[in-house]
Amino acid sequence: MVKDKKTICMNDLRERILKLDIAPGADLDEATLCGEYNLSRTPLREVFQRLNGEGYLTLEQNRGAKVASMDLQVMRTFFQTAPLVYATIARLAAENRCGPELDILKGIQKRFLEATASGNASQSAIENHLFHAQIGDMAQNIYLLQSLKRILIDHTRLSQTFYRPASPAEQVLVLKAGQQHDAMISAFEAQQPDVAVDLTLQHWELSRDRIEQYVSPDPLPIDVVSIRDKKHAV
Amino acid sequence: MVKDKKTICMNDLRERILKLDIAPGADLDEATLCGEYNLSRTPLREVFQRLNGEGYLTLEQNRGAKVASMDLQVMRTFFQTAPLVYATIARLAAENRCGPELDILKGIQKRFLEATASGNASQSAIENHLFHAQIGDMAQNIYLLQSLKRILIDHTRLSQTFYRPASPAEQVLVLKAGQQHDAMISAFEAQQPDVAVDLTLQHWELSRDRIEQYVSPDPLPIDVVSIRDKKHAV
DNA sequence: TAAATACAAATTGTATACAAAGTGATGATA
DNA sequence: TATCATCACTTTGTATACAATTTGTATTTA
Repeated sequence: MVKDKKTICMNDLRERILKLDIAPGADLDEATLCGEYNLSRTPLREVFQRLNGEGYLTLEQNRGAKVASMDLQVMRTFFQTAPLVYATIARLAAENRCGPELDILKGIQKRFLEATASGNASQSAIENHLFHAQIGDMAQNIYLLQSLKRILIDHTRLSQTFYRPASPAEQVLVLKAGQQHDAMISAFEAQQPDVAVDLTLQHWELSRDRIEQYVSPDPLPIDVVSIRDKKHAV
Repeated sequence: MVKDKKTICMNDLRERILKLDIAPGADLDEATLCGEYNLSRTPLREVFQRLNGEGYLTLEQNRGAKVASMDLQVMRTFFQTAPLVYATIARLAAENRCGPELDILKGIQKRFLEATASGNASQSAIENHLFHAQIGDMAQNIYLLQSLKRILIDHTRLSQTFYRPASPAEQVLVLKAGQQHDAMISAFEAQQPDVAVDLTLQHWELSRDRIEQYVSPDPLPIDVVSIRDKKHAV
């Protein structure tokens, strides 16, 4: 569909960052990427500037591009800020949505359900990202859109495990997320801001619980015997 | 102080845009600016990319850089969104501010008062911009900071007339704004989030009333006689 | 005359050569 | 041996030439 090398490069880098294919904090080598995308340095550096503006990368004088990091301070801020932004955007989307935008949202949701059904974890995360970015566009608010997009980057990176459920109980959560999407679409279509906000907050809780589980997982079983054995060795 | 040509160019363009020295929607000529700032096209285009990321400019394929426009839709969104963002940022700033940041804020406020006292209107607007941007930094929230910075661009452009008071009554408003800044600093210093939010909302109301007055000024006096005369002429 | 086309000029995008800054290894000196 | 200085090498930044695209104008054609 899109043939422009620069656009392809930008989209691909975004995806690789969102999928944690390139780790937070990793630095990007100009020469290597020039080769990979068959671009010269000038347009590649332009891509870096753009992705920096979007919050995917950070740039430092004479020190190349780094993938945006996700330290503890940032994570704390993330959990603190996300519900406010998501809820406000949802309210505005319900109030301001117009027909064509809603159809695009439905198309994304269709692909999202296909991805989850087929067990394609990283694609599910990407489609989920697109779903919420589309709600952002529907809100028609250029100011909050800035924050939303930045939040979505970290949210998608954090939720990589969400779509890789380890147990049947976790599989249920993914299904529920899909159902919540459908309910949100209905609320937008019927222009019910309060319902949209309510559903959005429920959706957030679901995601948050799962992410916290990932960030702070159940502790590993402590094998006292082998630890004692190690002490005796050497 | 700063010698880097690229940084100088970026700061200067920002200022020219904020001061409405370059009008919203105006397009920037690469060749001309290269001459003005003694830069070649590559670094200048890099500056464009950066300012695009910050919301000062918009870029279109094969069509150069334009100053971000301020149409009616955007203005509506601005008035709708600004209080939420300002209030939230103020709360966070009161909670998270640390010493050195507060000192910087005091320094900016000092320069702001000097600018208003000396009647330097555009410099007052710039210092006011820096004041609120500094509060944004104090809030320690990279997500909301994105929205705040974008809002501040439009707020500063809209408030250009604020610091050019036409009557003694309007002069009082400028003084009051300065006093509100001082009160806000105290609230941040004492880490009183609720007080900070309250003061911020009052500060917003003051500014909003003045801007609305500018956007929708008193109608011109209707000179019925001369209109009638024109009818009779020709 | 109005519309369409072709051509010229200006503007924007890309590749690449060169300059500057940072990085690391080697060896000299205390 | 530890520290510092120097030099080569790698990476990043800038200038500029060339390619592609858009825009305006003049000419042709119906």
